[in-house]
This record gives sequence, C-alpha cells and structure tokens, in this order.
Amino acid sequence: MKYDFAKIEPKWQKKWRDEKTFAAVTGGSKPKFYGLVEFPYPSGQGLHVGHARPYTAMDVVCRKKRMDGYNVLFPIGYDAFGLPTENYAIKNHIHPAKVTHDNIDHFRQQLQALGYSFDYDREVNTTDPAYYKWTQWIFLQLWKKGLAYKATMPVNWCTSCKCVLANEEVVEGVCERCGSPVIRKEKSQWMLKITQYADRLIDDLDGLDFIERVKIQQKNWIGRSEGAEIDFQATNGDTLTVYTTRCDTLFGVTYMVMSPEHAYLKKWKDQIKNWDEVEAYQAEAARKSDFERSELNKDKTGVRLEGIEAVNPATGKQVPIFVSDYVLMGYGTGIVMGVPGHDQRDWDFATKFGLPIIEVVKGGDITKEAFILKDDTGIMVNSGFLNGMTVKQAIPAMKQHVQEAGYGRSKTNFKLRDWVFSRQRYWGEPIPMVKCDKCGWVPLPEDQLPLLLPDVESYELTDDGESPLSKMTDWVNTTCPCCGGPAKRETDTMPQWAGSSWYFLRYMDPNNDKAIASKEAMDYWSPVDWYNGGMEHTTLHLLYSRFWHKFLYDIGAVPTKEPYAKRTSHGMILGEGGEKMSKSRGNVVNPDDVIAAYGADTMRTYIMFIGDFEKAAAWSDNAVKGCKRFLDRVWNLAEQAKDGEGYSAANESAIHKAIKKVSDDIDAMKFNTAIATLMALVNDFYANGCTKGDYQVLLQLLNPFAPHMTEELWETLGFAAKEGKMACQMAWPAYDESKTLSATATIAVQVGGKLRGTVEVPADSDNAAIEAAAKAVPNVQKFLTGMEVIKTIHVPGKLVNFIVKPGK
RNA sequence: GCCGGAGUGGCGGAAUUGGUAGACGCCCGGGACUUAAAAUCCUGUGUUCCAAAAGAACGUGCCGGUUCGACUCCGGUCUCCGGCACCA
Repeated sequence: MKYDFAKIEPKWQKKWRDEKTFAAVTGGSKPKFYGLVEFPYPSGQGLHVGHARPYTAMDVVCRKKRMDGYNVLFPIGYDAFGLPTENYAIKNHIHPAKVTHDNIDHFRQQLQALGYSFDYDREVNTTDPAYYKWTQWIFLQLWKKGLAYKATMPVNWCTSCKCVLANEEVVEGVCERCGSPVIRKEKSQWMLKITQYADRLIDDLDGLDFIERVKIQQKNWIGRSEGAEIDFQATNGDTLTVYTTRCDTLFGVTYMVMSPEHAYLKKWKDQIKNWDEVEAYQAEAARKSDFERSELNKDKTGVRLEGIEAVNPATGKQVPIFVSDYVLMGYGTGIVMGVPGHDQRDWDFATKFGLPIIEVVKGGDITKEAFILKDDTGIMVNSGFLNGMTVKQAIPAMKQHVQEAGYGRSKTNFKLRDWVFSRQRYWGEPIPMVKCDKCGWVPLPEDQLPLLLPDVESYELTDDGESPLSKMTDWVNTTCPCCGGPAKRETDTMPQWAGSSWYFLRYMDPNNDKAIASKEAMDYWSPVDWYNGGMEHTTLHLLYSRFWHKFLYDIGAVPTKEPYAKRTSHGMILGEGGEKMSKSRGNVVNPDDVIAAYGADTMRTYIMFIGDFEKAAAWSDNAVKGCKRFLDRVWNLAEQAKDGEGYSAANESAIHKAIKKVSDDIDAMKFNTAIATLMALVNDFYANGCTKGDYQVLLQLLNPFAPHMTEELWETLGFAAKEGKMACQMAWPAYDESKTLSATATIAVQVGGKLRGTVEVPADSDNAAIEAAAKAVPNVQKFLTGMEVIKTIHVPGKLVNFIVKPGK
C-alpha cells in the first residue's frame, strides 16, 4: 500500500465538497464557534505561503473545535476591490470584474487543494453588487448620523497611485502599498468621524481577549493624551489657545510658536511688520513633503512675528510669538507654548533663537538640555503658588487654577484623525451620494441601492486627479432625489477597507437581500470567537472594522459592542536563509509546487511545525522533507498495527500524555510542539509496537493537521465502517489524567545543587525509599563520601538534592 | 527618541508558579539493505579534557545579585527585529 497523496487528497476534497461536510447551520443545541481568518485579496499571483500559515492554523483549530462538539462557522471570501486589479485591467485591457472572477476561481481551487474546511457555500465577494449594496447602505447610515462628511483639507496624495490615502496608509512619508512619495494636496474628500469613537476604541479593548501587542499598538495609534488648554491674550486682542500636557510649567513659558498653516497669520497680515519674511517661510514649509518636514533631528527653523506679542496669563509678562514648522496644524490647536527648560524641542528652538530658558522644575541642568521628568519627584520653583509642590501635585493644582481664573480648561487630545474615505479610482464601491446645486449633498434613497459601478470605456487615470468615473457624463448627470432638479453623482469610490470592515457579518447570512444579515443569524453567531490575522492590519482593517461595528451597534444593526472576542496574530514566513520572500530575491515558495511534490498534508504539517506560530520563521526545503518522512512513517505503521481494541499497555501512558499535550497545544496555538508530540508518539509506536486501538487514536490526533491521509487510513483500516463516520466527524479523544503518569519516575539526584546521577523508582515510592535509592547511586556516593548531609531537598517526582558540608 | 518583542548547539526550535537545558525536526558522521544510487531502517551527535568507558569542567547575548538549585527571578548592560515618531 503506497502513500499516493496525489490520488488521496483530491478524493477526500471532493467528498467533503459533495457531502458539505463542513457546512455551518445556524442554530441547534451545540455551542457555536465562529473562527475567522482574514479573507484574501485575490491577486493574479495566487495564494502564497504567507496565506497558508494563518489559514492552516485556524483550520486546525476549527477542525478540532468540531470534534470538541461545537457548531463551527469557518468561512472564506474575497476582498476583491483594489488597485492591483485595476492596474492589471488597465495594462491588459481586460475588465476588472473579469480579472477578479478568474482570480477568485484560482484562489478557491488552491484553498480546496490545501484541504481547508471552509464552508464554501458562504463565500462573500466584496465586488458583488449584492454585497456592496450593504457596504453602501452602511455608508448612508453613517451619513445620516453625521459621521460621514465632505471636507476640503490637505490630504495625503500618492504620486504613483494618483489617489488620496488615509493617514494609516502612509508609512514613513511614503505610500504603504507602492512605496512612492506622498505629498500634501488640498482636496475635497469624504471623511468618516472615527475620532468620535476614539475613547471607546481604547476603553473597550480592556474587555477583549486580544494579544497584548495588538492592544498596545492600537492604543498608541489612537494616542490619547490628557492635558489642558490655556488661553493667552495677544497684544492685538486675539486669543491664542494652546494645548499642553504640562500646564504645571506655565511659569516657564518664554515664547509662543504657531504652525505656518495657522489661520491667524493671514488674518494678521497687516499687523505683522515683517510679513514678507513670514510669507516666505510659509511658502517654504508648504513646499516640503511630509517626509522632509518630519525628518528627525533636523534643525529648528522659524520666524519671529514683529508687531504682535502674547501675554502669559500666569505672570502677565509679554513673550514673543514665532512661526515654525515644528508645530503641526493637525494636532492640538496649532499653537504651542514654548517651555524650553522642560521640553527638548523647545530647548533646541530657544537655544537657536537666543530666547531665555527658565527653570521651573528643579532636578536637571537646563544649561545643557531640557529637564524632562522620568518620575514625579521634581519640585516646582520660580512658579508662584506652585513653588514647593511636586509635578504630580502641580498639574491638577494648575488645572484647577486656570479653570477658576477663566483662562483654561482640561482637555483630552488624540493622535487619531478622521478617516479619509474617498479614492479617485474606478475599482471600488461607488459612494451613493448626489450633489445638487439647490439641496447640497443628498443621499441616494436606500431602495435605489446598490448603486452599480458602471462600465467605463477606459480605467485610465485622469490627469486632474479625478476618478475615471468623472468622465462618464451619462452616469454622473442625474436628478436630485430631493428636488428632482439636475444633479451630479459623486465620482470618487470607497477605499479597499470599506468592504472588509463588515464582511464577517455577511458570512453569518450571506444571501440576505433585506439586511446585512438577519437578526437571528447575528444573534446566534456574534461575536467572532477567534480572529487570527496579520499585525500589519492592527491600525488599519482591525481598527476600522471595530469602528464600523461600534457604529452599527449604536444604530441597533448588530447585537454586540465588539466584533471580535479574541484576536491572535501569526509571524511572517521568510525565505530560505531568513530573508523576506520576494520575486526579486527569487526565494518565493509557491504552495502549488509543495503540494505537487509532497502533498497538501505535508505542506500543512510543515507550515505548522516550522516554529513558534507568533514569530517569523524561515522556510526550509529540508525540513519539509522531514515532515513528509514523518507522514510516511505514520502511513507505513498502519501495516504493523496488530489487532486489538483500546490502548495497549505498552503505549497507554504515552497516548494519554499525547492527547493532553496535543489538545492543550492546539488551543494555545503551539502547533509546533503538538506535532513534535505526535512525532514522539510515532517513535514510541515503532519502538514498542502498536495495536489498531493505539493507531486509531493517533489518526484522530493527527487528523486536524493531515486530514486527507488520516481519513484514507481511517477508511482502509476499517475504522470508518466500525464508527460509521469519517475521522473528522469523531469526538476528540479524551484523556485520563491519572493514566498520564508513568509507572516509574526518573528522579534527578543532586549533591550541593549539581547533578550527579538519576535513579529510576516506582511512581508510588515514599520519600525515604527514594532518598535511600538516590544515596545508593555510585556516583552520588562518591560525592557524599567524607561529607555530612545537612539538608535534603525533595521535589516529588522530580529530584532529590543533598546539601552537604565537609564532615564525618 | 518613545512603545513592544526577542537573544539557547552547525540550523529551525523545545523546556519558565525556579527543579535532569537542548524535546521534536533538519544537517552531518558510522552501520545495515542494494551491483550501485535513491528510499528505508539502526546508531552517534552542545563544547572541552580523557585512547575509550566511567566521569569531570564549562555552557541559554554580556556583567553582577538572590537561591540548595537560575534559560526562568532581581539590578545593570549590549545587540537584533517590529511599531510610532517634532503629537507640545
């Protein structure tokens, strides 16, 4: 009997498909389990090994959950809107819908070839009008609640994609997707008020079972900071409001700075004596890219405004006002109070411009650098009524003071900005809004959804930075749903993140044409019990979808506050040698090739055995062969299995231990050690011989990892006939804690903390017997000779340690 | 700079309420089978000392501490990876 995986694997895949073995049924008496993986973008390259790791992991988890008696929903779909498809369509003159359709077929075939137990009947496709109807519907609800708005503002513009980007999509000044420079551009954009949910997006993390680094990264990204706003009066009568987290240092203010974009500058044009200089500085700042402007450690630059000064409300003293690009318009108020004694940026600026530096917290040497507290031990000086207080005392005291004096108030700020939601591209969901000269922006009535993406003659980008849809005059020109007059459709489309912000809800009820999903289905399946995905989505998809879900909860459209109960994340698969896989390095591993050479079961087993699931791991062809060898050994063992029900005496303890270990390891995502345990068990079976009873449980434990070959062996050895079901339909094996213990225990024997030997004793020996046996070990005796045992440390089942001193 | 994470054999990695460091696998050496090779099976494999065995010393980035006993705890320090970055 040969292990012919090329024949076996398609056989079982077909059976699972035909019999709908893994179809999820809403309702029933079993507890439910909703396992989710991030749906793929169906690119032309097909599935890569980076998909196989998280997909195999959740497949293993879900297969085990079914055997644990859960009603499991494990769905898959395609996140198919997006630029690569559009670019491919432009280049090859094929409709993006056709490209998408072909790519999806290829992906599905690859996913099935890996034996994933998805419920393929629940597939979703974000580009399907029946799907994006509801993406558009959610947008309209956001608009109705005032959470979607159109605003003209400087936005991130990718010079290569010719399209705006959300802040989350800009990484170190370049486009997250293509790496091209990002510049600032004034543009009218649809925005979503994610900032309105900033507090809840942070606070509600506490109740979630997310891995810690995800929580921390989201918190840092949202960037909540508690501080105060303080009003300074300008000598021309205007008010300069600043935001600060260190209101205790108000007495140390020696100057003010405003951002070059601040509206006051224009307003003050006639009062600023050196306006030419200021204007030139503004122009220079505007010319700089984001990247140049935020470059680290660069010299501080700026211009002092002549003719206007500010008055420190705490001291009544006048201080100069500067304009400098180290102050950002998008955070706080765009004006900052300069406290050079206790802020390094202010210290650098003051030093460069020869401004006074006042010490208001004792403890550092402000002639050398700003003194920034590491703890709250510093004592206030030169600060009027704050003198003598610690910083910790001074902050609330000052907050209270400014409040009472009427020139300040407590204030919380966030780094998070509203979400730039429109894209000037074709292959996305049309935004269902109409602009009427009389009525302004008018939403499309819900009964007109979906607003179909029209066919265009050309997907080529326009030179003016508008969507290709803008050239479709027949489509653009419409009537106002409100007044019936002439109106124009919005021609921007939604970003790729739109469809993925709610797809997990659609899986619960994928064909519903009355709602995103039925209440019944959502009540039953919500929330997602376990969601595994990449760290790269932490501040993008994962944050966006939490925001949308919270909004949907607020309007009563979903039953839970949070979409995902548990979030885990996997490490990247690197190429052989530890380098990132890339076409240019020529180290890309194609899963199809691995399946052809070794079979899907080997691919699955290896990708789980490769290393710690949460850490990056390098591919190794040799290690793949090792996993194939392991499966071969399992296969060949079948012929050696002797008749016999139940577990053989020789293997019983090892089997109980293995069940326990494999069960715990799968639940804890320690897949590599689960497989190591199975390898060791197989080694035991070869050494001790095994019965069919032993072998049967091995097949069950291995089934989640290597579902095809175990199913084949299950059938061949008659277990299918005996049990009346497939291996994957069996109950997960149980273990007996008392039987995980061996009959004998190996005890380590130490003298003075150093290992001097081991002793094998019956597991039920008493301490005295073990210690006597330990002393009798020849090498131990050697080290006890001429010594007096002053203390014996006995760790039951583990070790005996004799503490000695020179003596008798 | 700030926030996370990680440093263990030739390699991937195991082991933490402190208790036999190196499970499992890869690579490599020796042997069996074979005309031969592949495959398979058996066997060895942290370093050093010793002809070898027995055994000993050393060994989890580095320095120090606590302890009968430290990969694990504490203090300090270096390096690497990921995220954020003039956020006032």
